Formats: sequence, C-alpha cells, structure tokens
Amino acid sequence: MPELPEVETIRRDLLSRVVGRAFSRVRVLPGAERIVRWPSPAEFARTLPGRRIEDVSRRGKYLLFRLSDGRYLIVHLRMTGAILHRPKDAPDDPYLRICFSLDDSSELRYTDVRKLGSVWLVEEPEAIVGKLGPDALEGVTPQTLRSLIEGRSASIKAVLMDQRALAGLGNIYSEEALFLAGIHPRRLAKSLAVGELRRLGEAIREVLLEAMGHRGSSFRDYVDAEGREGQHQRHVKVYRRTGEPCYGCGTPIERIKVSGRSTHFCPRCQR
DNA sequence: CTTATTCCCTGATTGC
DNA sequence: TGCAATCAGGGAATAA
Repeated sequence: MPELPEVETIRRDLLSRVVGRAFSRVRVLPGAERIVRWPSPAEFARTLPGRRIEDVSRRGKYLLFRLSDGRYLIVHLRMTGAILHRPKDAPDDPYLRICFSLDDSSELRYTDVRKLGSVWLVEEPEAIVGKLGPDALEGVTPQTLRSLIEGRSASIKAVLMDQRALAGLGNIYSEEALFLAGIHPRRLAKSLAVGELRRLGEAIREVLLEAMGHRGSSFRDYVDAEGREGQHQRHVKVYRRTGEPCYGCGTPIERIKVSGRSTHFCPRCQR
C-alpha cells in the first residue's frame, strides 16, 4: 500500500534514472484502459512519445512527471500499483498494465494486480492534485494541524487520513503516528490539546522519516522502482500487530474499526 | 459544508 | 481438503 514514504522512495529512485529520457512508445495493455483516467487511452498512448521527462515530483501519494511540452504525467498507485524501471529486454513483470518505453532502451512498467491505480496526462496538474491538503512531510506545525481539525466532528484518525486535510498518510502511517504520540485513534480531532497536536506533528514527521530510511513498508505488494521490497514493515509498532505485545508496555495490541477502516492501537499507551 | 457507505479489483486468508 | 465468503484499503462517487 504505497503511502507517502513509498511514493517518495520511488520518486527518488526515478529521478536519477529517467529525468532527461524521452518516451519512445507507450502501450496500454488490454483490460487496463480504466487505469488511464485522462485523456482516452488511445490519445494517452499517442501523445506521450517524443515528450521528455524533465522532473519527477510528488504531492501526497501522487507522482508527477513534468514533461518537455509543459504537460504532466500523473500517477496514483492506490493499493497495488508499482512503477518498475527495467531494461527493455528484462523478464516480463506480472500484472503489467501500461508499458512506457524510453529512448535509452529502458522501460517504465506500470504494474497493478487489482487495476485500482490511475494515470492522467494533463496540462494543469492542479486539476488532479489541487484538492490536496499540505504535504504530510512538510508544514506539519501545531498551527496547521489546528487549522485542519477546526470545525470537524471526525476522529483524529479520519482527519489524518483525509487527503484534503493532510496529504500522504494512509492507514499504516496514521496508526503509527498516533501510537507514537500516545493518542487514541477514536479521539475527536478537535478535542486534542495544543501539546498533543505538537506531539502528533512531531510523530508524523518522525514516522515518515524513519519509514523513508527503510525505503518504505512492504506488507503485501509494494516494491520500489527496481522491484525491491522496503524494510519498514519490520519496524512498525502497531500496524497489523493485533494481539501482539505493545513494545512500550506489553499490553496486547487491539484492532478496531475507525471510520470504516481497521485500526490498530495500544489500549494502554493511547488513551 | 459535513460524515458514512459503496464500489472498484483480485489474491490471500478465514470459516465451515 | 475444498470451496465460498470475507478481507485488504485509497479515493471517487453517492447517500444522508
């Protein structure tokens, strides 16, 4: 499940590998048409060849390729998407959905078991990422956190996962940040005190930086641009640790539902 | 404006 | 052991 640390790991991998390269051929494989959200799959595949990749950036969980004609190729991996950079004669990758051939005999291969991911080719990236809140890796001050929770009656976990409030956190890292800050995921967001908001902001930053240091978490499908797994799944404190002892106090980690998502927490350390 | 629910999609896991 | 039901979950769409 690529969240901010996984997408950022891929971005950094791709920077050195594809910036300066041009697309030579683009194929949307049969059955994968739905992944191409804009324009039509045929126009998408026809327009990209000849365009050079000038930069790779990230907003929340979105990857943005700035192209030489000023347009942007935008990719969202959702649950099971991956972007692999391979030599063109490398063995086939399973679940290949879109193949971007580059002008140096390499390929960007978009693979996606469940076909839930999305790609766009647009002139104006704000049309896609404009609704996102501030990036979770930057600008998470107590003041911004306070502005996020104002006028909302949702739980703090729901707010952290709301990409229009804060962009980049999903289930894994919102749970980990709340554990680190000692905050119960069902707490009403607006009930948090200033000190708790400050701790939460620090926890978000710490969790994301540590996960990026481990090149992301590979619980199921996530791999980086070279097809390698991350290591942070070995370091999570609560995510998918139902029944296992809390590293802080030994109490078994519990699993509950919060705003429709399974949620893990320590009932003793997070009140 | 808000929050809650459904849907997408298929491999892995669970339950009988 | 076998097979069907359930689960996983980001975000869009829809309902309330």
